[in-house]
Parts: sequence; structure tokens; C-alpha cells
Amino acid sequence: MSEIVTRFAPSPTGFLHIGGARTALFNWLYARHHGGCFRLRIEDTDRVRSTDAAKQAILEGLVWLGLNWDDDPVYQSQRSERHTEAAQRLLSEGRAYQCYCTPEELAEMRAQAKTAGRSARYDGRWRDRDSSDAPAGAKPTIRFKAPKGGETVVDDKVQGLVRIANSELDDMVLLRADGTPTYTIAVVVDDHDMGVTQVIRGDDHLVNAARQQQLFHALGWPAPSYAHIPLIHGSDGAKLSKRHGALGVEAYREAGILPAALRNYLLRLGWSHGDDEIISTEQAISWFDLDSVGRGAARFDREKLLSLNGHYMRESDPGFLADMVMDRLEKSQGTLGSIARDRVRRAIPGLIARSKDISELADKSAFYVAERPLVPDGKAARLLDDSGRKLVTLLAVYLDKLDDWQPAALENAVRTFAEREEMKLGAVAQPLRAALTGSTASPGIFEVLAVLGRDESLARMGDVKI
RNA sequence: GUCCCCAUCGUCUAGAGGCCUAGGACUCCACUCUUUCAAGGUGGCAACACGGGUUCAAAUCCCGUUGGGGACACCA
Repeated sequence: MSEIVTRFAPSPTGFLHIGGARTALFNWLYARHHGGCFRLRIEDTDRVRSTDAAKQAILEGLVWLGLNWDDDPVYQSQRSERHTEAAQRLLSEGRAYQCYCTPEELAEMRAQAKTAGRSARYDGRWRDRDSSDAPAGAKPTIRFKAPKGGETVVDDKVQGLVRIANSELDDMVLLRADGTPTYTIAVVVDDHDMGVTQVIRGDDHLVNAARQQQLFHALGWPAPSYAHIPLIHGSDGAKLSKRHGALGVEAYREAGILPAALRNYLLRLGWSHGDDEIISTEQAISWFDLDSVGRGAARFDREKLLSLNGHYMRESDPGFLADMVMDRLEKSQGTLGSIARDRVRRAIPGLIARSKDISELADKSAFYVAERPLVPDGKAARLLDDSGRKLVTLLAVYLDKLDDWQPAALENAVRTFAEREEMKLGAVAQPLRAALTGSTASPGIFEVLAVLGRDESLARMGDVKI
């Protein structure tokens, strides 16, 4: 059996969005599963819309997601000679022809077809017309002489047998009037030259597959196998696009989503393996196949992504998470001193289960490194009324005598204090929490005390003294 | 409009004729744990779009309807 080759072929006109990321993931998984090759092709032939920034964002997005490609990326714009050559060959073999229609003429043709209730397509008026009829000085486009009768069948690995009447497929332009090749011929030539055996891409290309198969046939090359995966929809059920709520993967990265979580989420969006939800990359590689790809479009659900992310965070190394949190904290509040860094490091394990992404983790860490005196939020301020402050002050005096500032000893001391005051632990813990964290929700209060350390804890308690 | 694709809880999905009184996950709700908030544990609400067939038997097969999506460029 020859080697499996897949490819991901984004056009660099925007960032790598969630749909593209999933397409890349499926291609990558398929190639890895079969021990084949996953290649990258940048379809940058649209010079006006393609940007270097977008290209960069796509490559970085793939790297961040851990989808490493094989060989060097192919840049479509650098291969136009090959594309033109193929089109010229079709022309010389009589499988393509020159068309002198003006854009206005074509627009009118489409309008008429539409009102007549037909598919808007080129009617082939120059197909058999002699070039000597050409208007003087006009430059022709080169069009493919598509088969007229019968149908083209795409044996799609996801959608099944898709039959399209050839009358629905018009003679597409291969070379523009200025001589540059179009996407249609470029993809076919590139897929062939790159040795692509399995194309996996969005559903929106399904009809293109029929056209491309015709071109492969005309060129005398074997066509790759196709698999068209359903698109990802936004929460409103419409195709996700840049102007429609689609975010680039870097947005998820910035929000503090872990690559493993995004991979797992994207994998389950449209593909399944029984009831499995948490799927490691190793399992994904060994289980992935095209048979289990669903055929209906899926809606993007942020809640589920977040829940998965929470799971992966709990499985992550706390030190690794701490580094990411510190980067964020330093970005928002400047360089952290060694005491602050040490506090964050010790605080992270107790914060992980309380956060669903890294930015939330950073937010929840902030009180540990905040400058005194803390500004309590509304609920915390209410806990720190006169009696609350008095209580905290009394407790501070009591804790000041403690030698061992470890969680167990602190708990013991605070419980004893509460008993002596004939109060429930919670009644003591809440005002203390308010004084220590400025909030009513935090990790266990004894842990907070311990991480903050004796001096800082006592100082924060002193700050609320009447 | 024409062509193509799709259709199970709100969402992602399991289900390839009897195992389905339809399973799992997210969300939501309750309980539990508990110093708060989470996480964890337990339980609950919640779906086969509709109409015809085929069959002893249909969520599963066929046809139609409806609904949704996509494609219809000298863009990719």
C-alpha cells in the first residue's frame, strides 16, 4: 500500500479559525493514524486579500495546537508556472478553450439563468466558436471543456456516494484573462504534485470535488479520495465566519484554553468513539477514522469547551500552570518580586479546581500578590462591619502568638478561637476571608493563611482594625 | 431560484431492524461533602421533526413533506 498523504490548505486571508483548526486536526489525525504524511499548503494566490500576518497567525496557530506538519509548506503563489503549464496542456489537447466573454456579458448570463429558474452558470458559448470571431485586442480566459452529458460521482468517505449531473457543472475558468491560474486548476495540480491521497476538508467544497475529479481525469492523473466534513456552526446555527463570531485559535489561547482541551473538544465535534468524551491525543491517533465522522453540522458550544478545559487543567502540572499565570499577572501588573512569585507557585494547586481557564486562574491568583491595603468587594465589605473588624482584630492578636504557621496548626488555632468565642467556624472564617482576600470566595482559609505567610496575613488583618 | 448535503434531549453525540422503558457528555436543578466558592460524589429534568410505506418487529430501511445548512466568481 502506498503512503497516505493528507494536506491542510488554508488561504491566508484571516486567522486560523475554529473550523479550519478542526479540518487541520482531522487531516493530521488521519495521517498520523496511517503513519502517513501531513502536509501544509498555503493558498496565497489571492494577492489582494492574502497577508503575511494571516500566514503567520495560521502557522503559529497550528504549532500551538501541536499539529506538526511534514516537509516544507508549499506556497501556491510560487507554483503558478506549473498551474499555467497544466492549463496550456489542456488547451493544446482540445480539453480547454478560449473564451472572450466580458464580465458584463457573464453577469447578464447569470441573471438570465436565475430568472429562468436554472443554476447560474456559464453557457459555454465560446466552447465551439472559432477564435477568429474574437473581438480585436480582447484577451481570452481559458475555460475547461467539461463533460456535457452524464453525471460525475464523488465517492465521498463521509457523505457517501454523491452524484451531480454534469449539466450542473459549467466550464470553469482555468486561466484568467491576465494569464494567472485560478484556484480550480491550482488545487488539482498541487494535490497531484504533492502526492495527496486523501483530501479532508469542509463540506462547502463538496461540489468542487466533482469539478476537480473531472480535471484530474482530463489531466490523466489519479484523483485523491475525498472526505467532506460538515461545517461548524455558531450558536445561532449559521456557518461560522470571521464576521460571524468565529474567533481565531489565538483568541482561545489568550483566553487561557489549553491546546489539549481544544483538540479534544474539536475532535468530539463531529467525530465520536462510542461514549468516550475525554480522549488523549494518543488514543485519538489510534482510534481516528473517517467512518465515525458525523454528517450533520455541529454548533460550537463554549460551555463544553470550558468544562473540558477545566478537566485538562486539573490534570496539568501546577508548575506549568503557575508559569502561565505569572506571565499574565506580570503583563497586567508589572514584574513580580520573588515573594510574590513564590506565593503564586504555592497558591496554584488550590486554585486550579476553581478555574476553567488560565485567565480565570490568573484573576483568582491576583489577591495573593495584591498590594496592601486590599479594597474589599461589596459582600466582603459588608462582612467587615464593626463586629467583623473587631473579630478579625481579636483573632489577629490570638494568631500572633502562634509559632507554627502551617495549615494544620492554623486550623487548630482558629477552631479553638471560635470555640472560645462560642462561634461557629464559618462565622469566624468569613470575616477573616474578607480581610485576607477582599472577597467572600477563595480557597480554604487555612491554606490562604499559610500561603500568604505570617507577616502578610497579620498585616492584612491589621488593615481592617477599627 | 437551481443543485448538493443534513435531521436523536437546549448543545455535542451513542445507536448500523429486536439488546431502546433510547445511553453518555455539557448546561440546568436537587442532594452530598464543607470555613466560602469551586472541584468531586449521588440523583433529576430533557430527544428519535412530521406523514406514508416495507417488516412479525423501525430511532434504525424506502418515499414524501417540513425544517436547517452549503454551493452556485476571471475568491480561495
